[in-house]
Amino acid sequence: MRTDMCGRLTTADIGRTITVCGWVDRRREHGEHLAFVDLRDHTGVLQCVIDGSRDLRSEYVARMTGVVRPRPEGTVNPDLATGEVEVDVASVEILSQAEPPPFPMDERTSVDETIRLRHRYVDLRKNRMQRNLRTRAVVNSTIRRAMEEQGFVEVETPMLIASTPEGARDFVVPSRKEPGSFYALPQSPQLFKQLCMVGGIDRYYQIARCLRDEDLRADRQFEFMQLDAEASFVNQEDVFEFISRAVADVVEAVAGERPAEFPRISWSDSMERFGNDKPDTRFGMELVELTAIFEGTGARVFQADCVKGICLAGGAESLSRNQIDSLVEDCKRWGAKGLAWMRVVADDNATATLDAGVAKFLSVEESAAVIEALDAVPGDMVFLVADTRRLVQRVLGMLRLALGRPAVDEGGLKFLWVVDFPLFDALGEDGSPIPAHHPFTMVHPDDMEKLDAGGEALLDVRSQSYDLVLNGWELGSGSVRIHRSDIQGRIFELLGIGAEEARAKFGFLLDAFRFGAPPHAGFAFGIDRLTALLLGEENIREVIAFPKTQSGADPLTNAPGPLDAGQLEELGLRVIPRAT
RNA sequence: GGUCCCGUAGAUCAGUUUGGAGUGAUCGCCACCCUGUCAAGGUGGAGGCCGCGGGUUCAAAUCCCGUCGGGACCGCCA
Repeated sequence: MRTDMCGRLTTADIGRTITVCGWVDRRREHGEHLAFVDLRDHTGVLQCVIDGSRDLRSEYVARMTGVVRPRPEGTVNPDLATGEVEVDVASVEILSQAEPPPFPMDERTSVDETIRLRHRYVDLRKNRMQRNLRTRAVVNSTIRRAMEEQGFVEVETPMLIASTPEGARDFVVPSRKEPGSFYALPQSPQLFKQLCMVGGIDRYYQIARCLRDEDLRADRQFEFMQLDAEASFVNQEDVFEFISRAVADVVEAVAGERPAEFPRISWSDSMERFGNDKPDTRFGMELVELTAIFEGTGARVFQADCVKGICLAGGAESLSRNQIDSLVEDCKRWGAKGLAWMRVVADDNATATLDAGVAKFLSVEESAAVIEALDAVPGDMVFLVADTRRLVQRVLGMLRLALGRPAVDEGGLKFLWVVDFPLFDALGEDGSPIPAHHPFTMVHPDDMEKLDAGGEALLDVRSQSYDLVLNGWELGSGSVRIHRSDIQGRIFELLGIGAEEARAKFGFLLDAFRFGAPPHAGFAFGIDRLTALLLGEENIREVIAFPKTQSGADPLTNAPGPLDAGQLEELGLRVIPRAT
């Protein structure tokens, strides 16, 4: 049907008779004797010169045959890859007429996203989406190659599975053959990949669709794709090696440059220095420990378990009073009692000192120590929060991001392994700990004895779980799994999960482990997130062909929608009318 | 469950703070003119439940309440 792609024709093709197919991108008509039609396919646009009149309108699909010729002198378009040539069209075939597009096809106008999604098939024709989807395909194929070269075997796991009570909210599918029973869609292939290890697959991977019925965000959709991997007879270091390899291959394939080895940070360091477990290390402004300075202070606001601060370079001038007030409000919303802010100014002796309302409560020594600890100079603004350690970390961590975070496409790619996560998040109401990851996560080898301590001391127990972070986004996480039933039993006991309950919730996995489970460890990372960050997109919807809106709707297909009475009947379902 | 921002022509926006005659602009669309344009140019034209509902008022795109839709975030996402 065609001999060439529009965007590939160059002066080397001059004299050839070619046929191209595509959409009418733009036309410039000069009466009935001459018209320029830019024909577009995914490779680019090509100027076709039509001698005579044809009714070719925007987005008509056409096939054109003609001879490639150089453009007349002075009419070369240097902005166009094909700008040195044009096609002297001999015949035009209109393959499909088209209504005017629902939004401008140029790349300059930023169109409302609902309208883009409602007409996604048109939106996909644009450069941005073409680039994004093609890059995504490169990410997928690069991952497959990297995993297979490392001996991983792709195994597909089921989409219709049993609901397990832990974790995110399940999407659920009613059973027709057994009305009143339901399948769940997988939140991840977690349990199946562990079964693969018991099954001697040795090294499993899958580019897996995961589904979680939780609220959507810029980096979260109901359905998303993960590289899911698990390997037998490996430790944490082995996992880092094979995941780093896959990620580095992807970065090299997309960005052209292979990243350096990913640095590591412990979870507790990350919390102390950045205030969260997914630090954005593209910029500084680290949280600085000030607790010791205020030990025995007279300033009541700083009499707290923990005092930390951050310093915004140049903040004394760059922040207006309104902006500061709004930051204080933000911090209160994040749980702080308040936010102490002080401008750093030069005093009469040209020494840096603090100048603002709160500063007058500080002793000279305290002011000086704060300035030194924060490495502040005149013109800077310092922010201090005093409270419990957890809250100080959280509030200053969020303030740091609000004040300093670069745009998504600035600051390069800063990968980071976060290691030594705690095994437990907190203590529940009944005093039993709540697992931070899932209950099959292996205890850190150095912390085995601490399991016996009980109570608050359990919160210091580390696990062999780890996250991969890129520019402040959690790309993925993994862990070494428990493969010994004695340790697993101990963990269940600690979690307050009785033998019966464990049997009911995870029986099939525990059964499997009785038949010879190899030590194993694994990881999973989000392909949508990685692709978006590599493309400088701040929203994963831009790298998904047919995404859903924040409310979980699809403006294109109008999903979700009601079922008719017959379907409900067959499934044994009755819809409860919405309360009004 | 919560906080904040947005909703005016097919698209992108102005007008809303401080209510006042007929809601404008640009692009696109339609018709005509035009033989070297490339975001072509020219002339003319069509196109609006100002998201929806209620309230205040002599009078509402504008103020108030509610609601729907979109977005960002907190909670949530083992």
